[in-house]
Amino acid sequence: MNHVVLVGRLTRDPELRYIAGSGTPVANFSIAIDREFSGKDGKRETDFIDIQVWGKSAENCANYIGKGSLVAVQGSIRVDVYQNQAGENRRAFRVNANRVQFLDSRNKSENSYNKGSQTGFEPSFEPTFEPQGLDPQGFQAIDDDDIPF
Amino acid sequence: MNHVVLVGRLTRDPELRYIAGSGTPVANFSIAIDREFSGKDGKRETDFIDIQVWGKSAENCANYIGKGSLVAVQGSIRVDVYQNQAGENRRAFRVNANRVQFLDSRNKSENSYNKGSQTGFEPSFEPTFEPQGLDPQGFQAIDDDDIPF
Amino acid sequence: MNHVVLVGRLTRDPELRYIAGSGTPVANFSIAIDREFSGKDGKRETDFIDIQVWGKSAENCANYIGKGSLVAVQGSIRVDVYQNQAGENRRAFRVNANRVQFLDSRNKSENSYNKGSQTGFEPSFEPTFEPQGLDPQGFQAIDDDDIPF
Amino acid sequence: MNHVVLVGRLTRDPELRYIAGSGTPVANFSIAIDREFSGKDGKRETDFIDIQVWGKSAENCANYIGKGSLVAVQGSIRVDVYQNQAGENRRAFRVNANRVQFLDSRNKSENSYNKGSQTGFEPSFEPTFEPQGLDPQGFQAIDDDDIPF
DNA sequence: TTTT
DNA sequence: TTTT
Repeated sequence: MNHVVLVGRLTRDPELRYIAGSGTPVANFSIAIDREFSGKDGKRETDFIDIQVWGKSAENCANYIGKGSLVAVQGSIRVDVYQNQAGENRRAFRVNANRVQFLDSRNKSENSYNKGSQTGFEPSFEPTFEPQGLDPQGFQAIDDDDIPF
Repeated sequence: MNHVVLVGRLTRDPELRYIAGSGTPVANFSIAIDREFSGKDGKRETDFIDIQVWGKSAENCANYIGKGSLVAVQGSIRVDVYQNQAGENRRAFRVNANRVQFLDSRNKSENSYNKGSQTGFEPSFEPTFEPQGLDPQGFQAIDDDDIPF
Repeated sequence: MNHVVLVGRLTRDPELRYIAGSGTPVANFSIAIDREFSGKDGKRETDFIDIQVWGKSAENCANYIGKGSLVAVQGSIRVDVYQNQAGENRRAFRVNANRVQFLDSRNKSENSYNKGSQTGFEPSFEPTFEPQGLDPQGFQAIDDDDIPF
Repeated sequence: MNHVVLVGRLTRDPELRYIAGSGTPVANFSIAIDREFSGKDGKRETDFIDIQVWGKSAENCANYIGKGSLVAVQGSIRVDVYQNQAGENRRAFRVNANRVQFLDSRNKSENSYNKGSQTGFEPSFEPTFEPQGLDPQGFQAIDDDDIPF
């Protein structure tokens, strides 16, 4: 039994890629969750938790949510062990999501509205969604290049 | 909302220490949770998750459970950021337990039976429970000395 | 271990009352949660779950959320046994909330905007909350005065 | 989002039946969960929660656990509305289990001491283990005949 | 109808 | 560093 439920906001747009052989979609993002009870000093404390989603749900995340979106995530904790370039053992701690529920009306295009644009001209689709990692044939370099999964 | 429920077995005896100023008890241990669905190859995969407990519950863990004990843990994910000696940012990923439920009849003394004894002489209580880190006055070196919390 | 996390919308405004002797605040409301996978026929299925909150959190619910608000609830299942007027054993099934997180920007006053409207004019939003089977008249409202806790 | 994790003991042996048309297995049982904090009077309080499992997991429950077994249940709350013979609206509150993890070494045969006995001698206890509802062909009358699901 |  |  390994069950997790989180409610928080994306700290960045989901990154979608496709597994080399199988073409399975995977999306990675992080969510910020403010702790209910903060430190003595009273300043807010926040946990930033990495999320990984698979399959159709990964594509939905890439299409419909972005930085700032509020989501509920249900999944399990995964701790993967790997070696970095220096040959040292490292652990990657992630929540493997079975389900990501969108709690925001604003969708990704709204979130990213005007982002990086000074032109005043906005296409009706989100340009940052250009298929940077969508080639199911090619292998796509992983953002956190220490981590081979 | 940051909620976790885990059921797994301790990979080692809990380590109990007391916070320097306050004397608050803290126990650390890890649990092993076999993934429900393993890899293609069919070999079992396991997540090893670090747990932290506070207060009376920490002392109960130190007293009543040990390596191999089956527990249910309810808590929340904590990701603490710190700098190691090299001044690099590192993250410590942990489950902060609100509750640890003991699901095993066998308690710590049974688990640790004969551990650390070559003498053939066994006292009727478990000697490894001598207060190795129990001094509320003194500061106790943290096991993972990279991590200042 | 008895843990529940729900995300859904209030079907009515919270009802706040105060326990006779102690003056402890208690709020009751229900939330609607659409099932992820519906029936064969494809029509949406919804679970209506009674929630009970205590203390300061009860007053916050009464003040800040209302019919239609989206909330995340963390708590535990409670099944209370009681006798109705006919002296028959009945069970009251409820989620006892430790925490209610407000996920909506709209607060109670906005939600209740039209509440008590006598104009006959009703805006077209929030129609899905019309009592389709939950008719407070016809349906048996066990919770409050039937139940002595 | 509708997530539940429970750890408790069966109050009776699972009842297995098969859905009329499809032959899908369903098992029903109840678990007892002691509340962590009891009433003022200090007497223990317990919630008895109905569980429903489907498919292969239902058969596993029927085969491997019984009254008294300790289990962890992961699932969701279901509230079904139906009419009893008197035509009154009633609600059936259940946890629909996605997973039932067996936490007891003792399995059903141990619980049911005499199951599989070839001796011809049968003591009078535990008779309910006879496969009353195991016929996948025939329709099995639902135990709680008020409830049509 | 209730479990250890 | 890993548990049954």
